[in-house]
Amino acid sequence: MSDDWSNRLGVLGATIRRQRQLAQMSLRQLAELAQVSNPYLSQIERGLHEPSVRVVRSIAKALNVSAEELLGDAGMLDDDAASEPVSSSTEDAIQADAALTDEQKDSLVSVYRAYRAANGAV
Amino acid sequence: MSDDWSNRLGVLGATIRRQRQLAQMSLRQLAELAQVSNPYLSQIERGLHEPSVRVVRSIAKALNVSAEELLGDAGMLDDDAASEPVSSSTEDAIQADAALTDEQKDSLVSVYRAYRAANGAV
DNA sequence: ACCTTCTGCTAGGTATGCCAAGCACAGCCC
DNA sequence: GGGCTGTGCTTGGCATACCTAGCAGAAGGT
Repeated sequence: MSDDWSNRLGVLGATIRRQRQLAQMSLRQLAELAQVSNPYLSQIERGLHEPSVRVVRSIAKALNVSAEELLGDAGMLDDDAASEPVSSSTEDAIQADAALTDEQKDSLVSVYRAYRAANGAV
Repeated sequence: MSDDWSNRLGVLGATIRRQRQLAQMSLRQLAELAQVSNPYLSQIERGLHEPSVRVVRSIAKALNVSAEELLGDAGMLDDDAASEPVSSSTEDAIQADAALTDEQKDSLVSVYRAYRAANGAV
């Protein structure tokens, strides 16, 4: 494949957007908190641009998560090289978790699947 | 504390240069390995520019260190921290999942915890 | 002497990160 | 109906990441 980087950009953006909505923030609210323009944040969330580490850091701070987590989330920190296709007991565990709402379960599962896809899903 | 970001840029560059010299590489050698132009690498090492995460990642790979380490050493990742170790069957399943990298496991777990936190007391 | 081959750095252009201003739609109140 | 106020997205421009081409000096070979 020509570019799996855009894939990671998509994951990063989706993660940010998910975290923002989880925090019940509007795009503009987060933008102001992170000291980033709202149009640019919009583009970042849609994976159209690659934010600088300074911006990622700022957004992470506004979301009360670590920049490490956001970047690691999108597979941008380490070059992943593990691939043992296994049936997912992880998804089962998520579904069975009483501490999560159904919405959150779906979200977690989709993130989980995005990770496996980003790993070069086989 | 006018601009401590440029300070971190300097640290990042110095770290890269030190690692390069430690690996007995010339600037051009590392540049080719990391697939960036040698003039730009020179400027990065002197802290004149902020490289994108893609470039940092590429350089880190060429130096056989993790991008996390490069950015972390420059203080570009951490700003807040500390999370209480909690265990659950969902977390156990994630940790045991061979389809995920360690970083992704951490990310998923932290998302999971964020969800639980967002749920307040469940 | 000259020529080659290293080292790192400078100069100028192209691509892209990032922002201010504004658009389009939805919901609510008068 | 018209006029708010909220949502996210588009447009055009300035700033900067990143490139190619080339410079200046040191070390070695002929």
